[in-house]
Amino acid sequence: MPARRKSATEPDGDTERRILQAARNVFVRRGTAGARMHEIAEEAGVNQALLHYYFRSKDGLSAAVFREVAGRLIPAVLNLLDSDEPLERKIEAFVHLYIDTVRQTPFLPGYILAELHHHPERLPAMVTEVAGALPAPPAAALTRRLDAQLRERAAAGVIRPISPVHFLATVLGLCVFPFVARPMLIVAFGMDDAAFERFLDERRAELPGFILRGLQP
Amino acid sequence: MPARRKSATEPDGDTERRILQAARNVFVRRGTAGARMHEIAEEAGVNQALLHYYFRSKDGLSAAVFREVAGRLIPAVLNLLDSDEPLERKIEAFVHLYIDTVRQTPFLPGYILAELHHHPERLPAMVTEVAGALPAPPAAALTRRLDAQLRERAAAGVIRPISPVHFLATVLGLCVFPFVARPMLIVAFGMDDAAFERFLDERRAELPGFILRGLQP
DNA sequence: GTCTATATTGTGATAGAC
DNA sequence: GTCTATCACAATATAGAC
Repeated sequence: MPARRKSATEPDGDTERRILQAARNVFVRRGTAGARMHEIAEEAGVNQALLHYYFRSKDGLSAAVFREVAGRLIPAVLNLLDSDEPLERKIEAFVHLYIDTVRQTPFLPGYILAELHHHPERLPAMVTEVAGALPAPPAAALTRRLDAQLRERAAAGVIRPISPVHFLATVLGLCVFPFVARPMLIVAFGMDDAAFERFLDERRAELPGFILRGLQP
Repeated sequence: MPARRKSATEPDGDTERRILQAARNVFVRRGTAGARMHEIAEEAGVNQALLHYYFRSKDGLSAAVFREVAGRLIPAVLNLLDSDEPLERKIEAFVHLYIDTVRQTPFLPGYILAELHHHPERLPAMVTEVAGALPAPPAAALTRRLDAQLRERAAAGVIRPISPVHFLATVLGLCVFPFVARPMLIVAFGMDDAAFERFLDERRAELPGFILRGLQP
């Protein structure tokens, strides 16, 4: 067996990973500015100094968390949207996968959007990580296949002409809104967690058809 | 003429209002947790102590800003959605008014949604301010007319049956997304401000038709 | 690598002169 | 009402023992 150091409190734990995970939880629920290093250390079960040992500063930790979180979600979204799947099935697959994935961590989209508001410079690094180095407007290359697909379907008269940006704003907007507006919906419509889950199920079932009808000529 | 005190730097200014406005700007762009009392005072052209004189604490100021900001937008949204306007015109009017209003302060929706995430308890006060005291789930009363309208149109076979919550999530989601995702869209698609404005114009023109088609049976 | 202790700065808030 | 000066403490960050 390999000689491996063991933590006092957690025998086998990969400390760096535990810190990163705790940081993700705290950053996502408190927001980057509202998060406290103290709370992260506590949740990770380590001392606060260790956070600096591994990540140097709060800003470094925050960047690492954003990389980890956005590095999962953004590529998944882009790859699915730009796949070769036929448009109709692609829309349904996207809605289902997005809602099913995000409902497990419902505050993630809000965190990512807020983070991009305060640190827009962190996005390019994310996107190039998906597709390697790219010319200036990265999304043009990232939605190449989607673009061709939309043109083809429009030429065939099955849908109205629509650009990838608008398509993305429509599909993503419809999927994302329930999550970013979750507190509002819960309070305003008196939902509990179960009611919100049912609401998500209904959206999941209705959205693909709604989108397809909306795209019709 | 009434005897009125004058500030040293700004002859006629209503100080409290200047502070509130500066606070709104700073809170909206930095987020509540990231905002600094120092920066607000500077932007208002007054001393930091004055903020406490008028609003007691950062939390008090933050609550006042949220009341002021959400107190404009939320009632406008709800009243328009629940008006007696025929459904088709209502949808178009809503999309146009929402985009035209919010484009002047594009970060407002993000601020409101983030604020509701961290202080959901502040919403009920907002809603009751619109419609007076209400029984437990406020939105039920606030969308009474919309509800009736959707049922009537569904019974007539013009649209599919849809609940007010889903209707709101659809319409509002489509309108709101360009604003909350603005940084992402700008960076990912290499837009400048003018391109984003054109994008909004296109959305404004396309969304009403898209929604109506999507609602069809 | 992990801890305790401490330095250093940031930040909300108050006291008191004018 | 508005300012200057200052307090008190919270929060990030570092030093150094183990």
